Amino acid sequence: MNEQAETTDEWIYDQVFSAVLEQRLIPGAKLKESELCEVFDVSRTIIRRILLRLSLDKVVELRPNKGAVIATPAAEDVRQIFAARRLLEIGIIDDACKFCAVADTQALKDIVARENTAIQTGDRSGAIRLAGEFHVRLAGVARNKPIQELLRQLVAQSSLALALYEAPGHLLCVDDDHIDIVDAVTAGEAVKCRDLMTNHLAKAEAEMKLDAPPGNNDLKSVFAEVIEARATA
Amino acid sequence: MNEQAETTDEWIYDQVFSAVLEQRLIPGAKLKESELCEVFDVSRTIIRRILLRLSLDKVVELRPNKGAVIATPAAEDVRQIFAARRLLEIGIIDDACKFCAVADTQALKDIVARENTAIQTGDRSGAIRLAGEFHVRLAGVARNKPIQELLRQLVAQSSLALALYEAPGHLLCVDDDHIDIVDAVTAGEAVKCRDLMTNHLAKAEAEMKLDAPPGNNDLKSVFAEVIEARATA
DNA sequence: ATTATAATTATTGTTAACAATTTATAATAT
DNA sequence: ATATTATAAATTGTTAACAATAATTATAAT
Repeated sequence: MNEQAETTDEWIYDQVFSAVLEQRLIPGAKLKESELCEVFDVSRTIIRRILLRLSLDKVVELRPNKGAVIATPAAEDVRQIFAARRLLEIGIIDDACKFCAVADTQALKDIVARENTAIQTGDRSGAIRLAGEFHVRLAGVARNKPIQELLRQLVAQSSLALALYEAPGHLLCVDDDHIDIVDAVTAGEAVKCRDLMTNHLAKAEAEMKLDAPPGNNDLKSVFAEVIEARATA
Repeated sequence: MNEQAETTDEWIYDQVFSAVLEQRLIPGAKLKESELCEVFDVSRTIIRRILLRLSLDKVVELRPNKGAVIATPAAEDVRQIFAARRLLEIGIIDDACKFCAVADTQALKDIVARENTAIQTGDRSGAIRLAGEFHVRLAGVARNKPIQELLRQLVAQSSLALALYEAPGHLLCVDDDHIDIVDAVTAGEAVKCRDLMTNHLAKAEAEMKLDAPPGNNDLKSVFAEVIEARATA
């Protein structure tokens, strides 16, 4: 591929963005400017520029005078995120089937292969990131940059949503959804592919409980049950 | 409405963004930092932050060490912009019909009314801006922020596309497309509404000649025909 | 006269100091 | 002891000086 010399800005941005995708940075995590400066050995100007970009991606929240934190999407936000993903990811399938070249199929299969390796290795971070990468790369097959860019943001936001609302005790389970989708796209079977994607996204959203619980690392809600039990005893 | 005290940043951003929507700033226009500083009476930090935001909207191009200019979308970009708009604007219609409240209908009708006034007054800038506002506000009815935000960007980019590729001699013509769409959405007639929108967007894209001509304020292409005629004479 | 080169000016990019705000700590009073 | 206020430290926001790059003008050579 085009060994494009990445700028410092881009590299640092990618590092933080990847950390979000891999859930090494979870909602609510503080992003202190001075710390980021030390970690990446750059001035505050650079860091502030990157934090602004991440905030426009809705991956970081910029609280005036109070610093940046990893965003905590509300339940309603998550519903909209998934509704948007359905619209985009199902909507691009016709074009994806139309344009899918051998290089595309190869790239997608490579991602799925690495994803499965990660799952079998117990590399949760890698698995999450590669699953997201798959969806973004698939959108790339449809040759529409604005759509792909929005999906890139939505996938990152989905990682945050997962960290907040994923049903407890849910482990990484290998499934063939991604492989099946690659095959359908390669074969140009748009109808089948849309069905697969619809099911796949529904499954992902179903794994989350978007009802009452607002956050999970909030102490009040974490201990709410025990306190209540003790009070009524 | 919520008389939300707008920050300085937001205000300046809106001013530049509006100028693009109204084609008072056209593709290629230089945005010199020092000039913007004088105009808005703020420091360069503020201006640079706003230019970064506009560049992420793909409305401004940031050329390293060479300053910012209003973006010049290529023909292929414009195709993707319109493809994305079709996907989004048709895709949200079901939800728009589902959620459309009286306040929504009212807001939409108000925009259309002002748009027609602008057309009859010969206020081209206003007409273009309000047409765009209509599409963004309609997306708002579907209650999906990520989609609406992308559409906001795409509408601004469409203004640039129009400035570059609009068929010459094309004047503002009143048509009832927008009114019809409001009525269909209000009545909850999703199928009809999708047809109307499909036609409306097709019409808009058809008004542009996305073939050979790359730009229009490029001297070479401007004088290409006369030079050629003289050479063969 | 025209091109090439060098010096100058203007513009963008970065750094570091300063100001304003918030958070943490210490002192005081109830 | 607990709550409240005052003080100090830390953090964010802004400004202005400095450095690096690009554009312009002036000079010299063909």
